[in-house]
Order: sequence, then C-alpha cells, then structure tokens
Amino acid sequence: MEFRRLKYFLAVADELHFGRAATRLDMAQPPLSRQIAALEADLGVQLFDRSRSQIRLTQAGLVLQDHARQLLDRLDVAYRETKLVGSGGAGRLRIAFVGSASHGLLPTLIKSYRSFYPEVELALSSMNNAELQRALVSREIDIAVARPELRDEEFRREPLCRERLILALPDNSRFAAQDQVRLADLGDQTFVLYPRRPRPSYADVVLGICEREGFKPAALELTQDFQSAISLVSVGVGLSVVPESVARTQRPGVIYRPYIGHNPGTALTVHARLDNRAPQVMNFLEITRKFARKGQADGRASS
Amino acid sequence: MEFRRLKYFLAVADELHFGRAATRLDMAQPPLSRQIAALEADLGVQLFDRSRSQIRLTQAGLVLQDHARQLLDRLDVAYRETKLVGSGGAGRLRIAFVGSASHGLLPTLIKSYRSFYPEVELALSSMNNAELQRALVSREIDIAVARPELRDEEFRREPLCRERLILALPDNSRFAAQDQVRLADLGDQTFVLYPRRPRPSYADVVLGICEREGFKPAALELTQDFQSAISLVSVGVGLSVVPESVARTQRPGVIYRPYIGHNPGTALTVHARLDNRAPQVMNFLEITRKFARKGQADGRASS
DNA sequence: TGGCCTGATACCTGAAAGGTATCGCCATTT
DNA sequence: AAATGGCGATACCTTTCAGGTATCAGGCCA
Repeated sequence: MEFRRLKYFLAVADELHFGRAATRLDMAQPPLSRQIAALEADLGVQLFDRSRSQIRLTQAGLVLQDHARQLLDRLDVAYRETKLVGSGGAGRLRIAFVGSASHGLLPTLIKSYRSFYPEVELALSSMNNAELQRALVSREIDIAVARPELRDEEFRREPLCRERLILALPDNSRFAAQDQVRLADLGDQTFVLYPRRPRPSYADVVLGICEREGFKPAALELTQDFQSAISLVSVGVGLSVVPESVARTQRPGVIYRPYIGHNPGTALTVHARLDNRAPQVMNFLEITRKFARKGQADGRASS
Repeated sequence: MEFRRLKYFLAVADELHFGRAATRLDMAQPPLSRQIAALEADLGVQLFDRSRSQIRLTQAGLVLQDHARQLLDRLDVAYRETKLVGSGGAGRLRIAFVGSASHGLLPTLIKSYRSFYPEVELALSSMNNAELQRALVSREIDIAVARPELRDEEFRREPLCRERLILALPDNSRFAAQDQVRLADLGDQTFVLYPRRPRPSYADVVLGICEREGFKPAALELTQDFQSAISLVSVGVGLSVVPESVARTQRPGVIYRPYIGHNPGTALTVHARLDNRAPQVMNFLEITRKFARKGQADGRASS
C-alpha cells in the first residue's frame, strides 16, 4: 500500500467518477482505474460498486475513505513537523554557561534567540568551564558559553564579548572609599577566586596578574564557581577580580571598582561540537555572530 | 512520500545501522541508503547524524520516527478494518420484514446471523410488502423478507419457509370450542384482513380462498398490517386467516385453530437487490439458504 | 439499433527501485 | 605511520511498475 494509491482512491471516492478524478489528479483515466483495481486486489475487497452507471462506495470503501483522509492528514502533519524541527524552527536546544555570564550579553543573546525561534524549547544550566567541556564532549549539552574559551579541537568557537576585569570588594573594605584601586596595594588582602578544580583555571589567570604586579595575595579562598565567590565577598571574606559586566547587577555587601594595573580582560566564548550541525545550534551560532559584531561595534563606540 | 520509505526509515532508525537495517528489510544496503537519502532530500531535512562511526537520529529524525510509527500503525488498522468490513465481518445490514414474519423462522435466522457476524450492526424494521418493495428498490434497505415473494426482476430471492394458514379467532368466538373449524361455516363472520393498500394483496389471497369454499365474508375489516389485524381480532372485531407460525406466540384474547378447507399455505421469501453484492448481504443469504434447507427437512420430518 | 458515455484492457514507454561492484572515509591495530 | 576492516555512498546495470495512447465492452438513451 502506498500513499499515492490512497490519494487516488480519495479522488475517485470524492468524484465517484474515474474520468473526472483522473482529470483532477492530472493523469489519464486508465492508470487510475488500474491503481484502484490494484488497491482492491491488494485488500481483497470491493471498494466501489460499479454495477450501475453511477459508481458508489461500498461499506468497505466508506471505511477506507475515513482512514485514508486521516492518514493523509497525518502524513502532512508529520511532514510539516519534521521540516519545522529540521529547519530549526522548533525542537530543543541545551545551553550551559559559566555563572559569570548570567549578567552581561548572554541573557540578551538568549532572549534574542527566543524571539526568533519561540518554538524551540531551551534547557539552560550553569556550570564551570571544566563541566562545560565534559558536558559538551558527552553531548549532554549543545552549546557551552565558557570563560575563557575551551581548548578542544572538536569544538566550534564563536567569540561573544570581551570585557575588562574589575574588583569586587566587600562594602566595608578599606578600599571602598577609593574611586580606583591600585592592584599592587592589595598584597595583604584575601583573594576569593574560582574555580577550585581543575587547575589551572581562571583563578590562576588572576594569580598571574598579581604576580605581574609584583605580589602574591596574602591569603587565598578558592570556591567552585563565580556565584559562591561573590557570596564570600559579600560577607567580607575577601575581594575578588571579576568581569566588568558582573557590576551591572548590584548585590548587597558588594561594591565594584576598576583597578589600576595589568588588565588582560576576559572573553566569553560560545562553543558547540564541530560535528553538531543541528539547525538549532547553527541558528544560535548565527545569532551569536551578529551579537558579537554588534557588541564589538558598541565597545568601539564607547571606548 | 511513500509508506515504503517510512518503513525503511524506521528500520534504520531502529537499528542505527544501514547494513543491519537492510538485512532486516531483506534488501541490499545501497538501495536502502539511497531511499533514506531521497527521503531526506524530499523533506529538505537531515534525519541521521552520520558524523561519527555510530549513526544517530537528529531531532527531526526523532520527530519523524514518532510520526512514522503512528502512520504505519494506523495504516495497519485501516487495512484490517477495511478488510473486515469488506469481508462481511463488520459493517451494517438493513433488514426489513413483514409483520407476520416476526414469530416464525425469521427471528431465529437473524439470531443465527448475529452469532456468526456479531460485529455487523443490524437495522431491523417492519413493513408491508409494498413498502418492502419500494425500500429495496430505493436502497433504503438491503434485505426484504416478504410474504408472498416480491415480483421484481432486479431482486435475488431465497425462499425461507412455507407454512399452512390457520384461523385467528377472538377467544369469545362461538367457534373457539371446536378443535377444527370448517372454513365454509364462516360465511357470517367479519374477516379482518391486511394490507389495505395496495391491492391486490394478501387480503385478496384470503378472499380467493373463501370464494373457492363457496362464500364471501359477511363483513370485511381491512388494516394496514398484520399487527393491527391481530389487535382487532383480540378485541373481538372479527377473525383472521394467518400463517401458522403466528400461533407460536400466544396473545391474550386470540386463539388459533386449524381449519378444514382450501389451504394454499404461504411462503416467506428473503429478497435482496441483484446488484447488491455486499458481503453482509451475501452472507445473510447464505445463512438463509442453510436455514431454508434445514426448515424444509424439519417440515418433512414432522409431516 | 446506433451512438455515446464510462470504465476496463492491451500494449508500449519511461521513471524509479533494487542489485552488484566498488569507492572513500574513519577508526583501530601493530 | 601504514595496513586493515567496517560502513555508508556512489556508479552502473537490471527489473519492476506506474503512466500514456489506443481500443474494447457494456449500459443507457434516443
């Protein structure tokens, strides 16, 4: 049984006339008659009552007509849904990102993607860089937004934004009164850094900056992620060095200050597996590229 | 899109291996690969992720897999239901019969048909011969059980049973005490006969018998059908001449007596349109034939 | 009875599906 | 790093089957 036959059958059942049905199907009458005969032979069932000049559907024909209509409708639905998902207009996209990305451009990027593809279900989660890498490799996620970028030959990378580093201080810090703080003056402070594992990590980037400024922090507190680090800062455990965008979201007990000293900045990068050509992923990367260009332009304009 | 492709697709989706899927489908691998490729081209959608040695379904593939399974299942249902109805195992059969048939062999015949074909919905109705003829011609019914048989070249006929005529008397009749009644003695009685229209009808058959016995009923009461006639007998309006089988069902106010005199008997005949080859009809006629043979044999045995 | 309408049949052509052989890529092995 | 094996894709041929044209056959009407 093939869909074509069902279509032919429905045409004849509608017209109750082989000639007209053939015209409607844009074909000649003989092959249509043959297809219907084949369908009847296939089922071993009389579908049309040809005893008089006017053709009529038999009971079996009426039953098949019902089913055929439904089948063709459902085929159409299957077609359209598959195409929609296959073109990225629907489906699912699993995005994970570092905690420090939840304040800057990323939320806007995600909102933009959602406005373009509202039917795509987003599964968002937050991880540190090491977890991002593992999850992307094992295909638990489709997109990893990492800081700094993940070193893996299997990944496709799209830079999202680059930003300067600033200090996050407890509001009772003795540096809170200064508009700018010299990094070199912070040798006696406790630095709250992250992630603890695996090393080397972003923590080591900050320690490298300190070293370049000629000191080594008096004390170190290592947390697993950015969120915990800021929490510790807010309760006065120590200070931290964080991406500038974090300052956009104020938090009780924490104040942000630019610093004087080496500032290599930090970049947020969007990753996907090279072999993941899913349209949802490609579309997300496409929008990421647009955002990166726009962000860069904005950055230039404001600098 | 054709069902074959969906079947192929499901095999590959199940096996996630073209070679094994081809084996399962009892075909070579290259044409299978080509069919899947054609399906993907047709949809304009990637269904399998072939980037690694292990094949995987894409999101679109998963969506199509769901739909394809349902479509094939529903096709199977459509197939089976159509075949069932087409073979007479289900569907609908519209039977109409003369009122006087509701007491004899017909109910048993119908019960027997129902036991063989319990899924066939029966639409039963009662009509007089003239209505039966009209309804059968206009295809409002499939089967007409008439008495006597309908004269129409377009009908197929199966004799169901032949029976003697007996008298139906009010229980207060002066003939009620007799075991047998001479028909010729009934000249002064009111005869309740049916149907009133169209004439000549069964009423005229009875009048013919009277004439042959040398009398003409003193009074005549014509009703439209057998049921009304018996009702009039039960309230003492007059007597009637009815098929023997009617006596099997007793009714208050009515007693039945064989009569002495000309008794041409009466036959119940099952009719269907010659051009109605519906399996439900053919099966009913088949069972009717069996019943007629059996009824005839029974009749011989008991005579 | 002849003409017409309509579906069925005969026969041919072309498109498409299936088969065999083989290629090319990747992954594993030594 | 080259060899090997597994697997899907491609090339090319064969076969099958759907579609087209011409024509037949039966029912209906004049």
